[in-house]
Amino acid sequence: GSVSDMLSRPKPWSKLTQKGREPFIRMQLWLNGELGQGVLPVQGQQQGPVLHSVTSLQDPLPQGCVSSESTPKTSASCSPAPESPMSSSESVKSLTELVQQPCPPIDTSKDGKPPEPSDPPAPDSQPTTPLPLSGHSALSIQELVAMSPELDTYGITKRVKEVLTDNNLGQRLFGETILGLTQGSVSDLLARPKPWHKLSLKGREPFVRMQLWLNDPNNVEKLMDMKRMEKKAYMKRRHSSVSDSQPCEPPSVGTDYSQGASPQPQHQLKKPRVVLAPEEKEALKRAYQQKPYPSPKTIEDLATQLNLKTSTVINWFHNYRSRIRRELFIEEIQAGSQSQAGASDSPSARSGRAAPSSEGDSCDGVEATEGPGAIDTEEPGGPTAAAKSQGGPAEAQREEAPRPAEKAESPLSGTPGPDHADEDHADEDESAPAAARGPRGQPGVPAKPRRTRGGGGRRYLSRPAQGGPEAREGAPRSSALPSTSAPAAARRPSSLQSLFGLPEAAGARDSRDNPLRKKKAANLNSIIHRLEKAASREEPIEWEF
DNA sequence: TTGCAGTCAATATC
DNA sequence: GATATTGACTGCAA
Repeated sequence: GSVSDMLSRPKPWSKLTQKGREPFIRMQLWLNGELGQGVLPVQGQQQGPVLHSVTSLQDPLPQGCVSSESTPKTSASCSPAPESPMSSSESVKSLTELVQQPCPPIDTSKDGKPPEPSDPPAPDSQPTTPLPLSGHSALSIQELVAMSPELDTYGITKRVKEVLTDNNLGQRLFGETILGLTQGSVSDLLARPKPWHKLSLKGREPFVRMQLWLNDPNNVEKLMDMKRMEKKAYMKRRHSSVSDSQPCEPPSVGTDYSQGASPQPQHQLKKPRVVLAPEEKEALKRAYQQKPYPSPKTIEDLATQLNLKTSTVINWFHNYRSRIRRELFIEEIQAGSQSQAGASDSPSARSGRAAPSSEGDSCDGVEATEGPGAIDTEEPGGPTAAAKSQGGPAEAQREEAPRPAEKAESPLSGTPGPDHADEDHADEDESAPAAARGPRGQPGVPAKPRRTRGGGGRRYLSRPAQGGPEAREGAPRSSALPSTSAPAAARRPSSLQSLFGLPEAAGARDSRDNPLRKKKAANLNSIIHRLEKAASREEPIEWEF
């Protein structure tokens, strides 16, 4: 009966008591394959097979915060280190606590017990994550990400770059060992970090990992070790050239698996990489300036004219849009940090707010933040908003700004008038930011270039949306908004602070220090509240803000 | 179906 | 050899 009830009407995580969370943790563990096959002891029972599996989490969970990050692929050891055994209920309980407050453990692992460079390399690593994180470790990192306060992505990457450079550590090594990403991704990430708000849960993961890594006093040392081991392994391989089918080398630090076995078969099937000629790129950029969101027909035409596959053209547009967007984030961040070093906003927050402006156009003048007003006026205001925000020329020019080549072509883009406004969804999508700006237009809450009202929590699949309706309706990811996203962070600022080694959570700082923000946040909250109320009553909404 | 986020991996560049 | 760029792919949400 309880199961049925729980499965059909699960409560949101935030509404659950510690005890109430247990079943969900068990389920998660079960899904992760962490629980044994045995019969689970019913609540209250003291012993049972599960206990062990659960117990084993006791350590990794907290420790994973740091250790799993810093030593993912290394150690050759394989077993999940059966940590201190304890009674089943105890273990479950402690696990719950750990999930709830990951901080203390972190501290432990930080100072006292350095995450054992050789802790469970999780040979059983998940297929989904490149990182050899065992189920629970992965769980913990996800938990951490979910609970993480707003991080200054720009600052983090800056520091990481410094550390790597200073210590002559490569991106590849860092990426593969610490982040579980390839060199290209790392490079991209370090060079063009997105503002926190713009990141999905998954996208935040690398930043949390970086932050944790930065907090680890032995970070460089470990990476150096790794480097040495890699070198050793390489030399070894070189010497023992022939046979040698990869013994248990120091857990193949990255390189191995990429060069490992399975050599040829795929080679023949490999598609040659398409490399667009400069003229082709130019043509595409010109097309982009006229129609950032070309219709299928336009794409088709372009493909024909340029003698490219339509998929290539489509991909190009996708990539170009998103990359341009990111460049703008960076520009804004840099501009912002230069213009006002001591501002109350964190760089990421700033950029987050600025981003939409770049996409949409003038929206920035609005401070995108007049959220309240935008929240409903935009929605219906489709036509005008669309025409305005699509702001073909403005957008194109702004976006192209960083690219001199395009700038020269702006004249071209100056004529998009006729079709850019009506074309396909171009208008929708570009207007969306304006609309979305309402709810997201919160301080530090960038609008997404689509109508994703309250899409904020959409990626938080593994857990019920936090904090009821607001979390979904309001500005989803902004921790600047006390009642919306980052609720956990808000609830446990101090612990998270220590966890992330932050003097103070950027988000918290924002909302605390900036009265304007507070005011706006409060305003928005009240609007959301009223909207919800009205919605539930189905009465006409007719107020002004 | 479309657009996006995130990523990989081939290739270019330093 | 390390890093940067970029076409393509996957998974997700609307």
